[in-house]
Amino acid sequence: MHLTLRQLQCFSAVARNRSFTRAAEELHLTQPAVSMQVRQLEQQAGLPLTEQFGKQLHLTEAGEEVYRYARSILGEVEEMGSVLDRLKGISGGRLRIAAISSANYFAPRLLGTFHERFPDVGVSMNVTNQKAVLELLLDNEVDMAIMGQPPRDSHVEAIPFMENPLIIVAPPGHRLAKRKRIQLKELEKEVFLVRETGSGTRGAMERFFRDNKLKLTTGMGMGSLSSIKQGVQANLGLGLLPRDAVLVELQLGHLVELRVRGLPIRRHWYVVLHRGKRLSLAAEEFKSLLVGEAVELLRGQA
Amino acid sequence: MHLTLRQLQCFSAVARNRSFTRAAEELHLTQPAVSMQVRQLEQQAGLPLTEQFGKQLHLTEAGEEVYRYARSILGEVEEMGSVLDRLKGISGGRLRIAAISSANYFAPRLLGTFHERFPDVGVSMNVTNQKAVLELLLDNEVDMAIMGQPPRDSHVEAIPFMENPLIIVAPPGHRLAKRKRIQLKELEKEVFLVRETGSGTRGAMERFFRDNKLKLTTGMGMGSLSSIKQGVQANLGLGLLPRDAVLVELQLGHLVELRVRGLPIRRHWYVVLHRGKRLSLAAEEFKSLLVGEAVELLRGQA
DNA sequence: CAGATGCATAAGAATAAATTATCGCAAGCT
DNA sequence: AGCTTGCGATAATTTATTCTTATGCATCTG
Repeated sequence: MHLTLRQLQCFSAVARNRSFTRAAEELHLTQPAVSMQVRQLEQQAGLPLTEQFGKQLHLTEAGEEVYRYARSILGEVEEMGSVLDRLKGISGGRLRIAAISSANYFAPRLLGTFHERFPDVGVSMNVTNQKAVLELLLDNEVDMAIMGQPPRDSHVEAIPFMENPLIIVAPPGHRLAKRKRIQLKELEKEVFLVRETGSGTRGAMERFFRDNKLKLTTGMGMGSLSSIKQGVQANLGLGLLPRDAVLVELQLGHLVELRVRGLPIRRHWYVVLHRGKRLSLAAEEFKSLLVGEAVELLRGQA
Repeated sequence: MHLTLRQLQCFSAVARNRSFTRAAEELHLTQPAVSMQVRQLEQQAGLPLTEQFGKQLHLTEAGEEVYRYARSILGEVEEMGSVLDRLKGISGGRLRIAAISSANYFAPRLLGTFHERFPDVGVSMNVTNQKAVLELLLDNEVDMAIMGQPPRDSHVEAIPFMENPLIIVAPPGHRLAKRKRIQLKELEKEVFLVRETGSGTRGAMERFFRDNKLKLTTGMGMGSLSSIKQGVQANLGLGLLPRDAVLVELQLGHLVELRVRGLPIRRHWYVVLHRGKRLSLAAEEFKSLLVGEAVELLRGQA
């Protein structure tokens, strides 16, 4: 196939103007150029497309068909152009985020403000565990990820944008609840409720105990942060949790934060990018919302 | 805009194969050629369309859009190709005929056989008067015309294909009805019913009387052939009509043909073409049906 | 770390597309 | 008629585009 858009364009102009010369003017070309294009199109088609009686130019039956298709095709080309133009702005873009589950405690609010600012951007957020989030990112099914613990993968670039302090919580009646300056050693006597292996908070917890040469006693593994909260309130043990995740419970007095020396564990939330990926304008905008304003925005709302 | 179909083609292959190299194989091109086309398309679009992480090639959001349009556009191109292919055969073509009204007595039967042979060809027949038929032909709104009297117009080519004898008919009880060898002179005493001026049969009639130096007495002008037949049967006068138009009435004995010396007037039916028009296959086929078989076909049926 | 794979880049050859200049034909004019 | 004009076809040349070959650079694989 050696059909070209220019052939269709020229023929379309000729058909519309019923004249090669005027078509050429319209296209800012010379008349022979148009003639050549149309002739090539006729060769392509294998049929004459125009016929002339004296000065009057008519389309043959085949010409009418080709004209119909030419208009339709050129119309689609134009439509594509305007779709691309919209994509060049943020408007109408798409933002696909993956977040680790504990981000659920603040990410929706940030997406909310983003949506207020750019209502035309279609936002989707996929909340799962660490491993799945990373896969989504590497498979390019997501523009960026929000994680509490950046992987060491060299394909990936992590930018911290907010603190993510881990604290130890206890039920209000716990023997350490009212104590100040609890020593780390005292924690060895306690049982901790933990997430399943592979969770970010669990990893941070183990590292913390290891680094401080403490022995960690873990209770049952819990499926989610909220089940740990429930467990702590039910006196099954202590929990090491992101402070953001238990803000409400602390304010209501359902849980208390233990004032252990060396705590809270300083961690951060990271926005994680697939290195080399060119962000859409929408994604770029959301990234700077995270990096530049997340702290402020959440303080204002919480 | 300088978008080309080849760009879309290459990009489409790349998107489908998720690989430049394999796309190049599919298109029987070298890999750099494909890369160049895609890069040009990207420049056109003003946005990156693909992105790679290591070996994995993905489409950007804009790329997905362009891919969608590319498939649609290329699909239309293919569809156009097959429509043209059909037009190259007779099948699916179009046949537009204009005929002078008296052709109504045989033309429908010929179109009928044509339709039997080429059921896929859309046939339209426009029956009007001489002048309108010629206009339709010259305005190229019709592939060919059937007329009883070819115009002298040099833009037009007329081919006789069938005899069109004009006869004089009378009611069965007419004083000349049983006579043999009626002399022309005797017709001067008769009144003739005629069509409006401009009609082919009327023109032929006047010429015939003039050529034979006869005085013609005309009765009222009638709107159509059938009204003349009615008038003759009602004893309002004689009629000079194509024999084909009164075959039925002659057989039923409602009218009789006068056996005047020098009659019938020998005329022909002509298929008239716009000189220089390239006939479609369908039109060509119908023309040879007329020129080659019309007489035979009509004898068989009548 | 070597080999293989896959895309990018650069320079040259082959094609295609414009332009200018000119011809030919049919209409319209006087 | 014969002249002029408008419109498209054609030819030769210049200019752009589109390929190819050859090579480089990065990433994945064994």
